[in-house]
Amino acid sequence: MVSLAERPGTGYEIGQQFTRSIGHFWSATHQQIYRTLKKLHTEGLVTFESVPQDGRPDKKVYQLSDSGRKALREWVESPVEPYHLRDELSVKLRAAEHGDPRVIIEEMRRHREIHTARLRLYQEFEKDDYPDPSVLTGRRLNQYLVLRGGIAVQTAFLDWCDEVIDALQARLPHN
Amino acid sequence: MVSLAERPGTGYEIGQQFTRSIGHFWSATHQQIYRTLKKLHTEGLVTFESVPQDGRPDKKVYQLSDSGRKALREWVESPVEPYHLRDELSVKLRAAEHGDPRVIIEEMRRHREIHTARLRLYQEFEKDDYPDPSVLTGRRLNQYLVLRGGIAVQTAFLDWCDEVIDALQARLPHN
DNA sequence: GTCCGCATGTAACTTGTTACATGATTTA
DNA sequence: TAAATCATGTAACAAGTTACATGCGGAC
Repeated sequence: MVSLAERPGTGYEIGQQFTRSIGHFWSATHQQIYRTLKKLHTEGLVTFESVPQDGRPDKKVYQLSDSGRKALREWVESPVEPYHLRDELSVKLRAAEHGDPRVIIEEMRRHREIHTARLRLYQEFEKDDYPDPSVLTGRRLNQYLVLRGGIAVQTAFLDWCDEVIDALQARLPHN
Repeated sequence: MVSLAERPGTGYEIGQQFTRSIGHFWSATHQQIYRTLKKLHTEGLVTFESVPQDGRPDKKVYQLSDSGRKALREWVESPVEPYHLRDELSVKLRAAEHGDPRVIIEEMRRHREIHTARLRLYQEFEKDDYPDPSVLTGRRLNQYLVLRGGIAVQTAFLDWCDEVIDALQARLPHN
């Protein structure tokens, strides 16, 4: 599963991270996080300290153990399954002959808008957080490169939406 | 789930389709297919005829029922969750500081090669099967557009791999 | 007085993967 | 004689989603 107990934190804080930056490339619900943390704990890869709080239930501040750090390094250096696209929109497009073309075009437009918004967001991150990429090293460089990947994919998707909309539109009868 | 019982066929034949064309955008194992077919059957969306064969077990030739065709049209016209990237390689890159940079670069190169090969394959499909896209309509057009999406994403991924390899390489010490 | 943020969890369900099992025919 | 192709399935597991549950403090 996941391993962003790189810096100590609570399950909730990890969830925050997912909804922010890294969540654009890998998401998880809080239930998944808590389950995973529990599992990692039984495997001895993380330790935690219960921090009592006024009123609220205890916080569990998790931290990587030595064996956890070792496991993380091994995971990072191990090969990954090459990325495999799994896009429902493509499947629908393929089956589009069974539906109203105008509805499909409308749906493609909707996706186009969503990907445009995401792309804009990523480009703002890029401009604000990494004004000069040539000086980046280490963690910051890696974060930047991941963001660049997001920009590349969103751009490709957006261009594809345009191509599809144009092609379908051109085949509409009265127009 | 899936709905490519568009034309009648056996579970096995559907599996073949997945390993060929559409499998590049949505894959399923044969177990999943059989389970789904069984479910669709209990829901009355498909019917089948058992065709006895010499030696081999019976073939089950599935076909969409009227309500299945209706459900398919509804599915095609219903909105989809916008595509969400889920790429483990990006997560690893983000955590790359915990591993040997040369191992990471090697892994990126491996992915680069895989995506290059896929892109070449798709481009061959494009050249051989759709020499003149401007005349396409209906099902063939949709198939072509899906293929174009695959090309777009593979190209983007490939370019990203190059960018990452270059950036990481430039930061290696002795070199 | 109701919603939002912090903080954690259980339970049930759906989806997807892996392993195992059968058994004939054709190809190398 | 070993493998690949055709053709179907059961069982167990892993991963991911959705619903439900608790409970305080602060903002509106």
